[in-house]
Amino acid sequence: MKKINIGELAKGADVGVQTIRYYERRGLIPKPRRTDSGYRQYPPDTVARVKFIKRAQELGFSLKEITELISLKSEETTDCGDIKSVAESKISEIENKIRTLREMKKALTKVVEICPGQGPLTDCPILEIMETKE
Amino acid sequence: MKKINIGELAKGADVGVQTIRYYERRGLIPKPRRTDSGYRQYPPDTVARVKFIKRAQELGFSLKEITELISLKSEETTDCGDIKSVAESKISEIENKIRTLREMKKALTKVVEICPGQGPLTDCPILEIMETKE
DNA sequence: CTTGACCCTATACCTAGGTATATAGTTTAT
DNA sequence: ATAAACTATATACCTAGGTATAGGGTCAAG
Repeated sequence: MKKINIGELAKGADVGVQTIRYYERRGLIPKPRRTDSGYRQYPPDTVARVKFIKRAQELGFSLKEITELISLKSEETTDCGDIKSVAESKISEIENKIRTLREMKKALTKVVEICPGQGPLTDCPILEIMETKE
Repeated sequence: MKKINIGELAKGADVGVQTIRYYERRGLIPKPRRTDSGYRQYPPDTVARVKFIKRAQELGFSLKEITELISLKSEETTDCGDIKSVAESKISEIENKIRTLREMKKALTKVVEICPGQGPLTDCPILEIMETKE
């Protein structure tokens, strides 16, 4: 049960030292004990906590949402289904984003196909679509 | 050729008055003439310019990129192909975002399918995947 | 001639997720 | 014993795209 310093925590979780302090301020990791001189002393499993945060970010969760996820995790009354529904609504959020991006892509692809790729701008279809609200 | 005030411009393009002034600061719309009392006086086609900006945003362009697009538009030497290649690189940017989102969705979908949707958290597969760096 | 709806500038604030900088104390190795 | 490497706090800065607020002038109608 040897404690680790903030630098070791940061290195272990592959983030910056500042990021750890930032997470602490945001309430994503608990405030650790301090040495007499004020150094933060973390139990080694805090590395896993920080990695959890990074992983959840990769899955599309914001820090705010991760905070909720963490408090759900530690509530006695939380059921597996509660977590599942959080994940499900995140999935549909992601689907919405994908839809929006696909529409953008479609609109752009359409004009790129029409564009001769050469010649004066006067009848550039790309600039035209941007000047025309559908 | 009657000029319009900032309020009419904003209303015509469906944005806030503050946004117009912000676009002016950013160089997205030219600085208009002023009345003796200092009111901005826009030629009515500025509405189209602001709508162009909004439309380009909807297509995924940032204000910075729109600034470039606008200066391309007004350069004599710009060829239709220049605009086309801007659009093409935006398309591949969008494709990258879609890919990333699809990966997130896939990872989430996988665990949601495994999740019993009920029961204690101890073996919740969703929390598990977040605790495990793949 | 005053009231309300405009307009002006300058500055600060907001979300999101950090990063950088200044200043100072602590630990570790040589 | 001193220098390197670490830690502490507080504060400011960054991108992106605005929005809000304070403290004023201006214009048209009644």
